[in-house]
This record gives sequence, C-alpha cells and structure tokens, in this order.
Amino acid sequence: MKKSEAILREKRLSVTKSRVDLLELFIKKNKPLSIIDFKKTKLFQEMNESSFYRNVSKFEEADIIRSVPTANEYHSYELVSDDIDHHHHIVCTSCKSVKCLTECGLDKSFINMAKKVGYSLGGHSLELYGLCPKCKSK
Amino acid sequence: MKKSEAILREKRLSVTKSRVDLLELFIKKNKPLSIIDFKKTKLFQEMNESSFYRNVSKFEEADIIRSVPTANEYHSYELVSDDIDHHHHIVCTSCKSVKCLTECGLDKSFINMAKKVGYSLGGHSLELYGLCPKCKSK
DNA sequence: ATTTATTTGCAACTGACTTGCAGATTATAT
DNA sequence: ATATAATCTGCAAGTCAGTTGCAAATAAAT
Repeated sequence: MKKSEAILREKRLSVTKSRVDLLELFIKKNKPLSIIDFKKTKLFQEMNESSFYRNVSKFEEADIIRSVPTANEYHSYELVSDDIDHHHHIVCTSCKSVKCLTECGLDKSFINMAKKVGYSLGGHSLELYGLCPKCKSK
Repeated sequence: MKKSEAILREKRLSVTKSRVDLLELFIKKNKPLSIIDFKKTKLFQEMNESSFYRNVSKFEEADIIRSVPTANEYHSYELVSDDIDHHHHIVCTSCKSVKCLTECGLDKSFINMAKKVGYSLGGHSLELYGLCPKCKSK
C-alpha cells in the first residue's frame, strides 16, 4: 500500500485516484506547492483543476498539509509531518525556488511587544527573501 | 495646501482630485489598507475602482506607499514615512484589524541560518496573528 | 450486491486586478 | 491667458485564481 493511501485511511478520507496521486506529489516534492507548480505537473493533464482545489481543502482540514504564507499571489501548501516541525522558508527572488529552514527566528522580546499592545498571540508568518546559490553566481 | 498635495508635487506626480483624496485616506487611516478597506469608504462611491489600482501603483513606484505582505488574499499598502521605519504588523484573526509594531523581531541567528544554506539575504516579511483587546474580551 | 455517501468533471460563476480606448483634466510652452 | 502636449479618468471588457451547483461516476457501508 502506498504511503499516501495509508495517510488517507488514517485520516478517514475516501481513497480515490486523484487524492492518492496528489498526495504522492506532495510527498515526492517535499516542499511548498502552489497551483502554479501543480500546473507544471503531468498530473494536471489528468486531474481537473477544481478537484485539485477541493482536495487541497480536504487535506488541509485533515491536517495533512498546511498553508504556507508566501506573500505573493498564490496559495501554497506543504506536508505536515512530524519531523518537519514549526519552521519558515527562504524564497529566491530570482528563480522563485523555496527552501525550508530548520528553526524559527523570532525572538522573545518581539513576542512580548505584541503582548504590550494588548493582543493575545496566535501564530505568525515569516518569510525570508534573497538569492539562492545558483542565482547568486550569475 | 493639503499634505497630500505637497507630497504629490514633491514626487512630481500630477495633482488630481482622486490622488489627493486617496492619499489623504492613507494619511488619515495611518495603517495598512487593502481594496477591502477602500470599498468600505465613502471615497469608493466617488472614485472608480480602476483609478484606485492605478493610483496605488503610481504611489508605490514613487515610494509614497509600500506593499505590506499580509499572507492573505488581498494586497495591502501603507504609507512610507520617515518616522515609521522598518517594522511589522499584528493582525487580529477575528476582526481583521491591523496594528503596526515598532520594532523588528528577527534575531541575528536566524539571518545567519539563511546564509548557512547559501543564500544572500534580501528582505523579509513577518506577520503576527492573534486577538486584539476588543475581540479578546468577547 | 445493493444502497448510501462522497467525489469527480464540467461549466458557469465570483471577485481581485488589468487594460484599451475616448473623453476630461492637468502640466507645459508660448 | 491660451493653445498644445502629456497624463489621468471612467467605462467596459478581459484575465486568472479560486468557488460552486449539478448530474454522472466511484467509493464506503450494509
């Protein structure tokens, strides 16, 4: 049984071809994916766009993937897995590639500052922008 | 002469009614505004939507306003003024109100981490999410 | 195997944002 | 102040990501 199928069963979602294929894509790529990335895929030929959106929603509800705030136009999602815990991304401003970072860089004084203005703190989003090694050397 | 008019002249932009009105709105509100906020305004009745977009672009080019990455659907912009330097925002997840914070909470170890993965660092976006005082007390 | 619930493809829709065009307004040159 | 050139505006139509209703197809439950 494929890994994706096991996950779907565990989360009590119906196992269908499109869900298996889409989830396998997330597993294979192992980095944030948006509609744009999906459209570059051969899977896009086989699977209707609306199914992509509907399944992404289902996966998100089921906590299989999470939304990654990208500060650009498109919604992007990545696998929620136990070994990739809370972390952020660095986006290359030239080739738009995304790399996951392994720690969270917020310092405590900043969190305290939020509390000072009377807010109770929920989550946060943090993205770095820069040039990846390849683009840097051009 | 209105403050907005002075700014427009300094930046060598044509002074028109819509530009003055729109810029006054940014000055009056003094917090990030999106199309959604604009549509709630009486100005929206008088001014065409496309003019809003075109003027926002012009203001951005002229460095009068800057884009604020909100990680949600809509593009949001705020005044660039010398006394509000580099800073971030906290967004209320209930009423969607936005508050500017006065410092940047990135710590240096995080920046070093980006360099470790071979990236040269450009900008970054950082948003906090939580409940504002009003929504908290409900 | 049959019923019931869910998912799919398709087509139509929404809403943010853009663009071409012709008329109006602003800047400039005289 | 006036004429001309440059820019801006409203309008209507278009683009594109994302959503939704419906009927046919597939999966789950009995």
